[in-house]
Amino acid sequence: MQSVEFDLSAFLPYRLAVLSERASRRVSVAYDKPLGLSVAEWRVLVHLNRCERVSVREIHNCVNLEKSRVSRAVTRLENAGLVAKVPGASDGRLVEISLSAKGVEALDSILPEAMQVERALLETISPEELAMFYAVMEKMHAALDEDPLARPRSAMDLQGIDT
Amino acid sequence: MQSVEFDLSAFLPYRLAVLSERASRRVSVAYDKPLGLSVAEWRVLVHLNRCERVSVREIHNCVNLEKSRVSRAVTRLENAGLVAKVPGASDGRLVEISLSAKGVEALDSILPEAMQVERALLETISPEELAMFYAVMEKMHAALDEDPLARPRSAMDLQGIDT
DNA sequence: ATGGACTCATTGCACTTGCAACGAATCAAC
DNA sequence: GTTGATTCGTTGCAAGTGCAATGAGTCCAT
Repeated sequence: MQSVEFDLSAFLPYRLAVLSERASRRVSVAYDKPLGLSVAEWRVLVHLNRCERVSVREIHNCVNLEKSRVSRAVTRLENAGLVAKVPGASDGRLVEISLSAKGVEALDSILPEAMQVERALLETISPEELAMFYAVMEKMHAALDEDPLARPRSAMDLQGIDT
Repeated sequence: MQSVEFDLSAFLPYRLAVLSERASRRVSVAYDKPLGLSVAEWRVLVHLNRCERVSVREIHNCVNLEKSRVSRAVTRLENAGLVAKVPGASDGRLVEISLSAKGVEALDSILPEAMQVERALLETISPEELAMFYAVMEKMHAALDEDPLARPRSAMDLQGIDT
């Protein structure tokens, strides 16, 4: 007697996890293999490429990483010389984090392959399909927004929906 | 001078990761809060619900978990009394893992909420949209299948595409 | 200016994870 | 039957992670 019919391989959250992990893993080849970077370090680097001089909290809010994870990622990046970290000028609690020259160089060596991976993923997908895909993703996020037991979305990810 | 224009929040692998993690986290409330289970343990339990008497390798192939992760998850589940583990009858290397009565009971207490979370995610999404969504996901998987640097897909996840 | 509430970043701790290495069991070839 | 290659599950180890607690800095009301 089977209690409840339930197929993991058809379970939406599981499907998302499988695809996401596979895609992330493939991207990580671009930054882990050559530079030994982790996902957290990769996200921090990329964010710094857009916003010079940010705090830990700021990064935490923008790239979906626990603040302690950001803190340690920044420390590792600093030790690797890819990032500079100075006490905040106006506010002594903040830390101003910025890319070093070496960090910019590292990013430049990484980004092409990362973008290439994304291009490969999207190769057979039409713009309409992709728009639809993102629309559905957004609906799922919206459903989670309604759920008090779900984690709130971070600031940056909400920014996408400015319609 | 900005080296390369790159927006993390628009980067497909990142987007997938954010949604996936949020969804998974919400589901985990259903099994972590009441029973203290991890994602690995959850997946093992669910798989056992379908296939009685499986080996570690079998689970590893079906639910996208490193075999050491499966091994440890099974150990923990055994200690919790949710799972029975006996040496393989025909092949001495294998381990036959099966749900205990307590394990079935635990699953029954968990599954309704998990399914409810999925239902909530899909509430505003039409069947056509969902079919399209899964089709796009499948295209992304197919792209990764072509990439020698990507991890191969596990057996069970390929099974879905039997059209 | 002083005290208390708040915010920021870091750290201690227990736990999980991935990978490689390992030992045991099986299989195939001779 | 014995040897060598293979498969299976587990484990050692180094590293990463989440969460709560900490300590330092800031802001505001008094």
